[in-house]
Amino acid sequence: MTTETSTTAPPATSELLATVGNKVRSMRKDRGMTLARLSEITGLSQAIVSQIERGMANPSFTTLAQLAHGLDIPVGRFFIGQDQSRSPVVRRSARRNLQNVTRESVGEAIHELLTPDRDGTIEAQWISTPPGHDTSATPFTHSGEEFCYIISGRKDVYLDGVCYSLEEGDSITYSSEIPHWYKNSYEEVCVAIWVNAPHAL
Amino acid sequence: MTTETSTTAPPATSELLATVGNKVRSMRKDRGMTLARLSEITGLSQAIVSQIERGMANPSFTTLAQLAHGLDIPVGRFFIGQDQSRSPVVRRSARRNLQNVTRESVGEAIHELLTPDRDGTIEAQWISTPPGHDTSATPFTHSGEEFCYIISGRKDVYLDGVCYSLEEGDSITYSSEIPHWYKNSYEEVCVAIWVNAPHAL
DNA sequence: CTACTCACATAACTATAGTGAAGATTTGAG
DNA sequence: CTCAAATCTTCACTATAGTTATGTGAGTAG
Repeated sequence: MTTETSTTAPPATSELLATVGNKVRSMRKDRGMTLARLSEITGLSQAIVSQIERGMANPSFTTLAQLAHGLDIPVGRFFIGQDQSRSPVVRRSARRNLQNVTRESVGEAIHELLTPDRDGTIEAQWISTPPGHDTSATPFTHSGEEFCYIISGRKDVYLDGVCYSLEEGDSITYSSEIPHWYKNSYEEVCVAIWVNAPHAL
Repeated sequence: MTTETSTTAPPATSELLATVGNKVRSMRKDRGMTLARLSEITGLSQAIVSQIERGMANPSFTTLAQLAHGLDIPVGRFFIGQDQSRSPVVRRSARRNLQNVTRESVGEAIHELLTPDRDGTIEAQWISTPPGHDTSATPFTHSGEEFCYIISGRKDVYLDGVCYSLEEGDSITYSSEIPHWYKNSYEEVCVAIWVNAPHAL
């Protein structure tokens, strides 16, 4: 086989269409609207609304936006409860680069997200730090708990000013509320895994 | 004019398409993917992905689902930041009925949502309570702060067992953490506005 | 029972989303 | 600079989303 396979099976589209349709219909009924009324305020035809509600049409982006508008809900509401099936794995080839997200002081370091892009849950990064790299100018302080494991190279992690020199295979765990920064004061690139668990709501 | 107007202007679809396209492209780039790779794992053609990214096509529901799958994000991610423009008003004719959401002890009472269907923010309900209606069997206790205003009729609100008899025009405010219930021990239907402000995250 | 209304479904048509292949652009090595 | 490989866009076609108009079936009045 020549093609690399996808991370998981593709979504079963027909079922998705049915569930979205059911949502539209129940929301419309909740609001005491008829097909005619909803089509009037959305600018869509009764026919297509009826078909969508019964899972017999595949609404376009703009149609979804118009329906959401008519029902006064965020468009994303149509999609809740159907992404739990998303893969827990992030392939190396599909890691998200966080370069633009992180602070400028991070400089040449490469940050890649290791956790699926969910909101509010645990988050892991793959971090490659070049020799001399130093984040002491902008110590991090936020909520949650952190863990770091060194894959290769060495790195000095500072918690509240106290230095912990880590080598390959070492790890460190601490509260994110402690001001923390790190520095690669060695000759080789340091590659580490960094995990942050934000506190639950 | 014969038709009742919509609550707000319909969304400007062309702009939405552009913003969604930009999101797809930046997410793909973040992951270091080419059009060919994304089309491969989504099962879509390069052509349509290119067109969508440039805002020149109106992707269908299933196409959006496939793209989200390929990027390993929830589909709703495509829509964040574009629903702030939603109307703050909920027309009487478009109120959402919460009947099925509330507890069975609520019985014949009618609950209708008065706030736009956002998550996690303040929420208001219109509540119609028939004579004799009583929720004391299942007192409510949750987080946040509550406020209730009586539009017509009378109602007895109990906070931690203490009775407050409210009449038309009266209002009451309390912490939702206090176990609370209410009873319409009068002859007429009571109509009230109830507001709950969940504590911010 | 018949005529009328309201809510929804179906049918025939047309506009466009999506495909596959070929063309244009960019990138990088020598 | 030139050539080649990789990446992206354009083109001609087909499958289908969405429209207008008509049909069905349940209720209600006369």
